[in-house]
Amino acid sequence: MKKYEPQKIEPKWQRAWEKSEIYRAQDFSKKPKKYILIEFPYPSGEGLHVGHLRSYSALDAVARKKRMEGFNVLFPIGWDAFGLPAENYAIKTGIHPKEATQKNIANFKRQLKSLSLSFDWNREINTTNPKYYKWTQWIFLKFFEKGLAYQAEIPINWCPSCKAGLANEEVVSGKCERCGTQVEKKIKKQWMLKITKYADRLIDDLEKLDYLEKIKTQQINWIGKSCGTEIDFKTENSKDTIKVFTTRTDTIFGVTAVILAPEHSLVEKLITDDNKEKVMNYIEQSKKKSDFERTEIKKEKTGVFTGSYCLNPVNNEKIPIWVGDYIVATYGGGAVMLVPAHDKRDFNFAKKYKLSVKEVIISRERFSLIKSTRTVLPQLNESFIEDGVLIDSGQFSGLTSEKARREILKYTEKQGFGRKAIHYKLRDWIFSRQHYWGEPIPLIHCEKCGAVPVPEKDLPIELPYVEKYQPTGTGESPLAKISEWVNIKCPKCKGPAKRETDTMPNWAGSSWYFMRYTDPYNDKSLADSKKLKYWLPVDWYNGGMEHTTLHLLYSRFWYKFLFDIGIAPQAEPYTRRTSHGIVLAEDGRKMSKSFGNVVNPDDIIKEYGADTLRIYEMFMGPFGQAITWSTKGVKGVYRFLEKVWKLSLECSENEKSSPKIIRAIHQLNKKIDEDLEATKFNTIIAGFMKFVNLGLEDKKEVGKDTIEKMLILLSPFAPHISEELWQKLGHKKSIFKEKWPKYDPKLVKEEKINLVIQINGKVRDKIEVEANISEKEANQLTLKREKVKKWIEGKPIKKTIFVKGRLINFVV
RNA sequence: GCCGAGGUGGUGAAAUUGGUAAACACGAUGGAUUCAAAAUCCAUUGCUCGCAAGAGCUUGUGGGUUCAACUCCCACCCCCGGCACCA
Repeated sequence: MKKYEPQKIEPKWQRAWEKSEIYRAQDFSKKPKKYILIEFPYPSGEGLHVGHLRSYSALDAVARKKRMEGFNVLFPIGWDAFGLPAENYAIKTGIHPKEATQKNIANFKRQLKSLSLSFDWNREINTTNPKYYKWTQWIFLKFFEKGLAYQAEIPINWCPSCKAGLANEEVVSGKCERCGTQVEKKIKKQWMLKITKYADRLIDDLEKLDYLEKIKTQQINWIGKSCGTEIDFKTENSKDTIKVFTTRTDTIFGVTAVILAPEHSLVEKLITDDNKEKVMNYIEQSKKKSDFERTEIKKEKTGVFTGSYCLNPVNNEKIPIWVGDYIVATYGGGAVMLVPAHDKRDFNFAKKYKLSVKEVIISRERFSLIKSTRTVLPQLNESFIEDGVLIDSGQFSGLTSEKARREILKYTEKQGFGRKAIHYKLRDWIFSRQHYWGEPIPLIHCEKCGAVPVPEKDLPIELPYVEKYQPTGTGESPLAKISEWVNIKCPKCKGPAKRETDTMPNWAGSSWYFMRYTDPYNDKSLADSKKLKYWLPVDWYNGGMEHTTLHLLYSRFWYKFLFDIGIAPQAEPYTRRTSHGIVLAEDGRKMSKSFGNVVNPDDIIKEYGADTLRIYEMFMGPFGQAITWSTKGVKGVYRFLEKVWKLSLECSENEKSSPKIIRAIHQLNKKIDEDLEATKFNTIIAGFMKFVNLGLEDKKEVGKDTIEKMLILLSPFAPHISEELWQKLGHKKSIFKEKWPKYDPKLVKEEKINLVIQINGKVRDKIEVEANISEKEANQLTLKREKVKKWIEGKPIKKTIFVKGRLINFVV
């Protein structure tokens, strides 16, 4: 018998499968469709990472199984190839990003093919192909047409190292997500996408979706919806009113100051002459600070009195107006009311600046105590932030916080100084980048007509080939230097005009790529509407947690917009979203070139074969969890495949399988069906190992029929070895043309079981019995046993608990 | 601080959702094979006591519910991920 040599059999089958096109998805097939999607990779110079393969191997097994179950499966792949790394690489080496990208794609493709991932390569897409980004630009024009793409002069997050503006989502703890450099503020005219218009729907529609719970909550928190009240505080000496946003209307009688952000439009007017120098100084100081410094939580809150007062509309109390740089200008109008007694920060602020503390909410317990004993409240030494009962709040005293919030809102509405207000943490998406390697934004600036969209017939606006793609650092894109490209006639008035030179962020192309897979060669529309309707939504999308508030949120937003303009067939793109944990290096750190701890899949394939790598990726641990790579673990999987090889060939002559083996294979069949849906890939592999070990215990019991069934079950996970053994067993057709077996629920059940005998809940004995033994029989059988007698020892049995097929427990 | 997910052998982990804790794998120890090594095969492997039969203990800690708790309830501790002066 020949040894298992994956290096010999794998390339052979890869060629054969490529020719037979068994992975092709059929448009409009009568079979039910399944759209299975993995996040398409960025083709980096480092090549495929074992981390990529965790998601790919698992979802490939899903796709293969679904095909065998009779589904018309779409499992596509493409390249998310625009972005900074290619550009940085180009700057370093002088190789044009286009060439570098092409080279990287070729390498990725070779690597993916060496793993036999069952992608439909006929639908391969590339975001940097003008035929593709024509439609990315087209979608942008639609956003513009509907008023959802607009230009704004705003302070943006500027990464001085990447020399680019970043979206809020790309800033992590004040640093650039990509390079870790401290982000600065820069005022620039930027293109924005109005994602905030979709904030509510992005939250509400999550309810209907099968996303991992943590993904949903992360998105909800990111959007950060908060419902409250906006209340007008009239200033004492002018007609101006300050609009304050609060979620705690119930504390309004406890307001002892109003604090404005330094950027608030009324600040300058409110400063009185004697305070001018102090306040202006303060504002100067805070302007110098970065956003991150200003919002650092540990920092002590500072502020300064403007000298002016406003009036609390509920009781006309005179309230001092302060300026504090911890107030976020862009949220809730940049003004807050200070309620020291019921907010931790406010309490500390009041103490520091000797502002009064007015208690207006107390706990229910204290409320009833005070009512009965009429004790005076002691001075507060910390804020009481919970809900409670209102005191000293005029007509609202005695109400609970919850009720008071409703009543006071009603009252303010009636009086005309308050209204319901909803605020979000989510900001509009900063959509321009001052870089070369991205989709040009298809707009033309005309002095007379303003921003004019490029006519649809002129799309795509191709990225011009330039020699110098270095970012300028002036905040202008390198494209700005190509005057023959920039200077153009206005499409509207034919006067002189200039092209927009900013490009789109790398998140643009990936925001709709899964739609293009349904019709990748269409040049009339982004995809044929019938094809979109047939294939979408994606049935199962797996990807990394790191994209939850980036790509996943962005693409849901784009899809909703495309749905609203009648292109996407429904309001949500992905029915189900799961997520895999990252693969850490053997030393427990992140795999990184600089640590020198990166595992290259090519090396693993060379030594153990693709099947081993694929199975190891699934076996290494729970799918959703971060996991450390272990080369020893890879060896263990290789041993398992050797056992599969041995068992299959040694048993291929046996006529019949024993009932024990038949039961085991049906149990395995069931386990795969159930665990695959639950993304428990690790226990599926363990199930296979258990089965093979059982078979090897007594090879005579394992018949050819069972071996064949095992190979079919194994084929989605380890395609090469399964196909090779299948053919060795005498089959001419591919194993992937076989139907997925159905297990018999009757056969899954064990006939004999180990009945556990407990006395007072402790296991004292076990006995092998028929699985369907009755309580009476069990009672008789077990009480006879020596061990049981010993433990009972004449004590009266108070109670007997019998769990059918499991245990009997005597309470004495 | 808030939100989320966790804490089980030497290691990665499993546990039919309240019913034999530690499946499967790695590693380790001993043995077989070999001139030798690798590979392979067999045995042992949660901890403690014991020559053994056996007994006791064990799922972060402390309580509780139950005939029975890794699983349910309460309190606390510790790691990981996300958000974070958001009013």
